[in-house]
Amino acid sequence: MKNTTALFKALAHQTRLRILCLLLDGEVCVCQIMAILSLPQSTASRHLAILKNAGLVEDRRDGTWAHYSLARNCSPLAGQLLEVLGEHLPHTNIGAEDCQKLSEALQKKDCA
Amino acid sequence: MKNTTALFKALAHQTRLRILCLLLDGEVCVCQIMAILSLPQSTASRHLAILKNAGLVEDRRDGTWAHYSLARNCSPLAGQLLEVLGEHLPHTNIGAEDCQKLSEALQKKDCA
DNA sequence: TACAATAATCCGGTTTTTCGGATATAGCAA
DNA sequence: TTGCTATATCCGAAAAACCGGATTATTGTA
Repeated sequence: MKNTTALFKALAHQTRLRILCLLLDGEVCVCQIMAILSLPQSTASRHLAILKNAGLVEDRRDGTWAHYSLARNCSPLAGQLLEVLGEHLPHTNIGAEDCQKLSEALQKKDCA
Repeated sequence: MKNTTALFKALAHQTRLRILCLLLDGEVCVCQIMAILSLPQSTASRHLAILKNAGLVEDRRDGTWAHYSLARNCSPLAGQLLEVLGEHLPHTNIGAEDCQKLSEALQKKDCA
């Protein structure tokens, strides 16, 4: 039950839901998250750490860059919640807008 | 997205998850929730108000008593989350223990 | 009407969470 | 080595959430 509560705490913040929405289509680097959500670097990093600590996302290091993606081997509950969010977040106004921005940024290849 | 965040905030507290677990088998009155979770009256009432405000539960008045149950006409997202929680909460230690206490209390018919 | 019982709301104080600038760490390049 | 970049962590302050006793509101009953 404690783990369950921790999981929902991690999801109980708009910024973190927006980050998860960005990760639905694949891994994204921190610099893109900062740019799209207009977050200070420390804030972006902290929210990502909270999601990672909850077992919702994982990171991959590539030199000085850090790429985040949805956790592949997450708990069954986390997996179900991510699935539900995957159906829902892209249909919200902010979620769709963020994903659109990410799509544009990927075409420009600002940060590969 | 704001509604989504509010929904997860409502779920991000152990007491409220325990209350939802108790409601999985049907409506429960406030006095039983107080007794089983050992909560002061104001605390129980406040958590129930948060769940109701999030659209997760609804109340039925019967004289001076208030009976709470899972919301029948909740949003699609809330419905999915309740479904996931319905599979998960009863399998947790605390959840199972609480449900057991409720079952015993209902047999004694302390508070019909 | 007066009183008892149930539950919602109020109030203040405490705890938790969040924030962003500053600092620390690690990798890459000159 | 020196410097630059990307990211994580630290720190103090601000905001939000939580708590439970006290009060209020509503209903049922004598």
